Amino acid sequence: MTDKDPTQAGTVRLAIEREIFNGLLAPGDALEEGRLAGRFGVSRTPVREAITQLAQAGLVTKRAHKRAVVAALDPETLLELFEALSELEGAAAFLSTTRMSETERSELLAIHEAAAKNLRLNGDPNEYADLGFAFHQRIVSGCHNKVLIETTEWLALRVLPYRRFQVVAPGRLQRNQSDHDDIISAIVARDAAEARRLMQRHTLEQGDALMRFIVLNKATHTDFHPAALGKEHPL
Amino acid sequence: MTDKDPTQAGTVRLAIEREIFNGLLAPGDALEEGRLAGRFGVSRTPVREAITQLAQAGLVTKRAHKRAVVAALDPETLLELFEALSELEGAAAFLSTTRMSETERSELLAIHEAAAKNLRLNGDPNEYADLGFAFHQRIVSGCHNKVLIETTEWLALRVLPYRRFQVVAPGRLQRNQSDHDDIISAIVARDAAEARRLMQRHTLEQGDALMRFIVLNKATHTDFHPAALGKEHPL
DNA sequence: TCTATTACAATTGTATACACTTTACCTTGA
DNA sequence: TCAAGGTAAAGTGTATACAATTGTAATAGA
Repeated sequence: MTDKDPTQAGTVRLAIEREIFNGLLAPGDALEEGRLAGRFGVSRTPVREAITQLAQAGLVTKRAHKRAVVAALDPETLLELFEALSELEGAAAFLSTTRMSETERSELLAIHEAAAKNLRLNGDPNEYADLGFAFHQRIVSGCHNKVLIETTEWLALRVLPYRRFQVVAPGRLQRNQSDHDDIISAIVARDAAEARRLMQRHTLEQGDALMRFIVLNKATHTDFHPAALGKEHPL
Repeated sequence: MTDKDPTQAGTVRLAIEREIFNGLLAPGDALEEGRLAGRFGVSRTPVREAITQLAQAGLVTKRAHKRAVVAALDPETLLELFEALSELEGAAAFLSTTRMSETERSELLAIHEAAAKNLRLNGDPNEYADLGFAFHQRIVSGCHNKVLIETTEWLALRVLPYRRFQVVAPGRLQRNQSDHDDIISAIVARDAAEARRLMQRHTLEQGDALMRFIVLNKATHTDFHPAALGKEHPL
């Protein structure tokens, strides 16, 4: 995510990415090349290149002769995203169970315990969210498969603009933590299949929670299709 | 893959993509903007945009101020690609088992039987390859999850430039067909878990076969790292 | 002969200019 | 008042020109 890029196009790309994640650019907002060029003090050319990259990454949508806009996910796509993500994170957990090094495993445990402590002491929710993010990321990176890691992060990236909607629904954090507890147990017990099952279910539930919240709060940026809720998942 | 694109950049992108898949542009070949611009009769601008897109798609690699080259996959990455792909196709098979419509299922069966017939009558190997490709694609698209479908195809795309190396190793086709037989059986029996297991193993084996072939034929474009073979997979 | 340095050519990155498409607003007619 | 059409403004797509960087080859020194 944070790689060196001497070129202006890369710099602009990172800047736009940041603004999307910060919420400064919300889903549905238009990215107008000229304005951005002026704002960043460069010509349209590198801005255009940055937008092309972001479009290919799925963070913005771009059609010919139309203004590029920050990708707005409708609930159905959001569900699909989490379904796919749950499969990938499940697979990563499966592989990580047997492939993580000792230091990786202990780092994961440290993160998990820090989160537990934060929860016990009613710490900063933002810090807890960061720890939760780190938890997922460590499990993913532990599979030692760069392609799988990249693909997973690629999907996770597209959800990021919506993370700021995530709020502490009552009991949600405790549930999250106990899920993590179980996943850790499976990993420590070297039960790869169980780790996969738990991780997948966990990510799927996270998606459900996020989606439910967005829908209930009348998501300002997206239209709501009731049909999206009807799709069954055989779990 | 074949979408409308009124813009020249899109046209050029498709053209380059084709040349990569045809082998006209082999992995490792340099994509020089000026030459391509001349060849396609456009300016460098759309060519550059096309290359940016292809780079983001993973088909070419591009570093600042260096010439873009068709992505050359080292054996380790190739293994990782198939490992990730096997997870995604397995997940798709799992979902497709319960989600495919009747017509989709019968189409899949038709494709499978056409392949069987081709094999019995010693038909055109290219046609068999196409049918095999269609088989996979139908199973993937049957999951009715656009994100999962796109992601799977995105990974499959990166392997395509190497498909032309695939040769009829003795008994390979029969093995392939019997794998497909088993997968079909699981789907017809609505055994989603089994369909996933078989599909995943099948794709993983395909990758192994392809990699073994490339390595044995002294893959001209890539360096060979023995370490890549040592990574264990818990199946 | 080999290595290092330096100048030059080739290629990429960026800026600017222009053509084409879309959007928005305003006018006109019913 | 509203709808339809047209015209101007805005924005994207492409070409070209130039700057900056990299690759290359020739030359000088050992």
